[in-house]
Amino acid sequence: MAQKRNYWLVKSEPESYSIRDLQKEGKTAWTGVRNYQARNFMRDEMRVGDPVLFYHSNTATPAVVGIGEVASPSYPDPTQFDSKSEYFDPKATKEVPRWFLVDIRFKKMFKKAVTLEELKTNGKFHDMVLTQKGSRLSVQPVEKKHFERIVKMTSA
DNA sequence: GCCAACGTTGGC
DNA sequence: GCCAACGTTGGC
Repeated sequence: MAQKRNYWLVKSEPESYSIRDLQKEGKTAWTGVRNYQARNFMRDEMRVGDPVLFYHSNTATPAVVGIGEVASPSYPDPTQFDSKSEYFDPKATKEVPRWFLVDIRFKKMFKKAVTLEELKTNGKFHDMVLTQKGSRLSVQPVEKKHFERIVKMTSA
């Protein structure tokens, strides 16, 4: 019995990694997540093929800018073992890794981004994790209805 | 650049 | 186990 497909949203600061970077690369390891809740979603709940909204944070107009998909099962984030990486974690070992990630594959860039402001203004998204005050979870689950509504808004 | 909200650390 | 202090996120 196939498990129910989950939908996700990942945040990235476009100055460090934008949807264009992902488009160019095609696929990337989602390194550097150092929040346990976010890690748990990647490690335990993401499945290959799950659709992912790509969100630009900490920028002039924060917005959902495109779509990707989960492209690998979870595995240990290699940057935690790299003492030269800014994501190095001295408490992590290869035997007992602390941080896990998945690969994310590029699917499409929206012609028109869906801004955070639009999502906050539109009452249909009031129960989305993203629109909650103080919400800073960088990997978060998204309801199917929200995912589909956002996609619809870009082609309207 | 400011700062509120949040998560983590560490002393006790 | 509590909680103050600290560091980070991310909207504005």
